[in-house]
Order: sequence, then structure tokens, then C-alpha cells
Amino acid sequence: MLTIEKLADELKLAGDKTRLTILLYLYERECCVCDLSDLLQTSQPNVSQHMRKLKDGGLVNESRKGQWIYYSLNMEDKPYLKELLQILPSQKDKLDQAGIGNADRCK
Amino acid sequence: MLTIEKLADELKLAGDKTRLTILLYLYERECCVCDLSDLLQTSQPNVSQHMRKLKDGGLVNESRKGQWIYYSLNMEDKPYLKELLQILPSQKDKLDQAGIGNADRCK
DNA sequence: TTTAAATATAAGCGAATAATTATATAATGA
DNA sequence: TCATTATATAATTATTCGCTTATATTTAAA
Repeated sequence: MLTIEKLADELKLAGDKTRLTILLYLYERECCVCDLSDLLQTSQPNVSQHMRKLKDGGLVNESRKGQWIYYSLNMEDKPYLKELLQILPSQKDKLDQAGIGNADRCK
Repeated sequence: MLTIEKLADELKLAGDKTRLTILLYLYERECCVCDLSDLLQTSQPNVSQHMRKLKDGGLVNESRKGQWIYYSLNMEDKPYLKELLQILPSQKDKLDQAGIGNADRCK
């Protein structure tokens, strides 16, 4: 069962411009840290630290693929997350334009 | 149109345990400040300052009725808000038990 | 077995935040 | 008019937060 406190914690995670943007990107497709720091034009440690918070809060999953760690949305038991992200403008074009998802992009 | 920044700001407002609880109470019925400070067991200034933030962020409306100022949810253009509050356990019993909404309760 | 690339972690700093305490404002009623 | 009630505002404090810089860890490639 979802408590007020738990939902408040999750909303606090989503209630930051950088993290909400990350979640919106992940809503399109999984991304590695360097994808996100490119897209957000911010430093790698900044992204890494946001990802740790999102992971600790259960909002994302991670999976290592070689040197890269790919993050994806964890919408399990979080139906509201999809509702929120659907409201916002799609970032698909931006991801395509940056070539996110192309093999060998970060090499 | 809703921007990422605007939604992040609204989620930040909802991402606090005290304020999310207030929103959940208001989802049942409108409340005055003294109702809320009773329910939350916190000080009147604490509630007042949270209400100002919620009002500034456009999440609640206020209407004066004599000495009292009643706050209500503003769900206009915020479909996600109802979705979020529906997830949480209803506070109806607690409001009934405290007599919130009864005439003359605060006199 | 070095070197390089991707990511994580740690330390530090300034800004934002939630709550408390004290005081001011506004409306009601005697 | 004066006291009371409801609410708002201001000042203060302790904590949290987001970001930067520097360094460590891990994996792959030369």
C-alpha cells in the first residue's frame, strides 16, 4: 500500500527540473549517463548523483552493458508516473536528433 | 501548455509530506487554516505558510468567509492532481471524526 | 599490462526549505 | 470602542539540496 510519506518522497524526486527531464527522456527510451549529460548539458557527476537518488527512490532501474550503465523507467506500482509524463511534450525528436540509442554513439 | 519547469514546480509543492497531506484533506472538502492545523497537529503559522506556497503555485483557491479563510483544491488544468490523490487512502473518516465541515466548529 | 573511457563517490559551498517564535493585520462581537 | 479570534507576515535557525571539483572504481581496448 502506498503511504502519503512514500508518495511525497517520490514526488519530491520528480519535483526537480533536471530529474523530471531525465524521467521524460527515459520515458522515450533507456539512456546511459553520458547520453543524459549530453542531453542536459550538465556534468557527469551531476547526472550520476541524480540517478542514484532516482534509483534509491525506486523510480528507475539500472543494467550494465559493458562499460555503460543504462537506466530505464521503473513504472511498476507507479501508474501515476506515466500519467505525469504523458502530459509533457514528447522528447522523441530531441533524442533522435542527438542519436541517442544508436549503437556506438558513445565510443 | 505545460512546461517541464512548471510541472516540476508543482510536483515540488506536492512532494512534501505536510503539503501532500493538506492536499489530500482538501480533496475531501474545503478547510480553513485552523481545521488544518488541528488535523496536522502543527502550528497555525506553519499551515499559513504552506497555504501561501500552494496558492502561489496555483494548487489551491482561497475564499474568505467572515473571519475564516477557506481553501479548496484548484484542479483546473491539473488532471494529474486527481490521479495522484486517488491513489492515497481516503481521509474522509478522519475529517468526519474531527468534525471538519460542521458549522460553528471553530467558534 | 598500460591506457583510456564510463561511471561512481566524496568533499565542499551556496542556495533553498521547513519549522519555530514573535508580531502584525483583519474581522467579529460584547 | 475594546477584547477576542483567525490568519498573515517577518525573522531566525537548522537542515536539506543541487551543483562543482577532485578522486576512485570498473570495464574495455591497445
